[in-house]
Amino acid sequence: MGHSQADKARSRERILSQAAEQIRNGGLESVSVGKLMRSANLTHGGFYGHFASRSELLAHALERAMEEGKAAFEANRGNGTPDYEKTVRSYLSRPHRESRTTGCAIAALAGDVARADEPVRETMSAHIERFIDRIDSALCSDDPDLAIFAVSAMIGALVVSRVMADEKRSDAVLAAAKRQLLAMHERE
Amino acid sequence: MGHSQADKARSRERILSQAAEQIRNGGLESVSVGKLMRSANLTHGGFYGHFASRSELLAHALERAMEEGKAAFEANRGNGTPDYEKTVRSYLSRPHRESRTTGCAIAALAGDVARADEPVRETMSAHIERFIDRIDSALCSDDPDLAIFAVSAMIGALVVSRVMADEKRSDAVLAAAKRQLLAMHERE
DNA sequence: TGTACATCAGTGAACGCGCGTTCACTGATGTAC
DNA sequence: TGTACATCAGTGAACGCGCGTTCACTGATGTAC
Repeated sequence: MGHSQADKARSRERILSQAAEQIRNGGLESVSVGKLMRSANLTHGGFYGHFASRSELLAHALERAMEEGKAAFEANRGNGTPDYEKTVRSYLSRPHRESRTTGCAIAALAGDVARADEPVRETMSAHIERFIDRIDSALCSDDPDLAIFAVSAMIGALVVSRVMADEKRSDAVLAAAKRQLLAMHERE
Repeated sequence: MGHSQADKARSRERILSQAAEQIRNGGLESVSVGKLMRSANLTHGGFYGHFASRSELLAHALERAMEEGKAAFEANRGNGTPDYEKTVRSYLSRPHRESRTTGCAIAALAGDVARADEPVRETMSAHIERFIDRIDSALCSDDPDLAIFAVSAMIGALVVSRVMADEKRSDAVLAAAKRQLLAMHERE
């Protein structure tokens, strides 16, 4: 095993990216220090060399998870400017519904965060605002409500589609939201 | 303390309604047998006279929480027929945002349920479908997508508004969704 | 460049705690006569 | 209606377990000379 400073940075990175995945998969409370360290090929005792407490780790993991979601969003822009239609289509796609672990952290964790204390809610709020801003500039509309509404509806439709036990109905939720949100854009 | 059969029914009722509240407040995993029984003025040992296991209790509590949400919804109809405008306004109201513990269980728990196994997802799916059906008949539209979309957007907006740390922005989310969903109805 | 030593990343035993579940028990309830 | 007894709702001690956190230790790293 390595003990260099570079190794420590790599270890921290492994712990953090595992945690970011795990919270999206099982919720904020699903991460345990022991299991997390094992999944990063370390023993539990070393955890406190990287983070002061489990709760500090969770804050960093949430931030990380949301950064990754943002990165996925940014892959959906044609040369610099965000593209509304592309974003809606990919956000409300079946692959995104299926990839809870690597997809948008807002959709995966909004329910958990709504119950958390203010600092945690602020972290996610900032990311939601950023999402809204991007949609707003993609929409090129005078009405700022449209972006707020589109973001809320996308998140809601994705969450609902992940609950639906019947795959056809789950598809119908994604399709209905996609159609309405694209129509909304065309009406502008 | 009472030990009659009527007392037992009352105890079960107390346990269940406490559990239904607690899961909406803290998520499915937040309920512990010991704390739950204490909040129902009983000791932990008696729990297993009412439910076979914690997980069986959770299934019943989820069902109960959703029934209560449905009851709140049904208070919003003018003499028999559901009223779209009234429903949207009360679903996306500040009081509803503030009352996570007694409000719509779909919004409170969709994120948790999305991670649960199929039987649990089926329970919530059925309630979502019922919600969609009611909105559909309230809308009097030929397009079934509208009800699916309206329900997804209402749930999404409520969840997002509960995350937003800044109250004005949280209000803005509710207001934007309200305005768009009511405009959608008028266009019909 | 080579040696001596301080640093510190990671290990694994140990801690106190709350969890879900079991079980022997208590005493009020409700029934059979 | 009154008594004797079986039932069973609720109690609380005990169980094994995994949790977050601490700490004495190990041995590779990196630095001072």
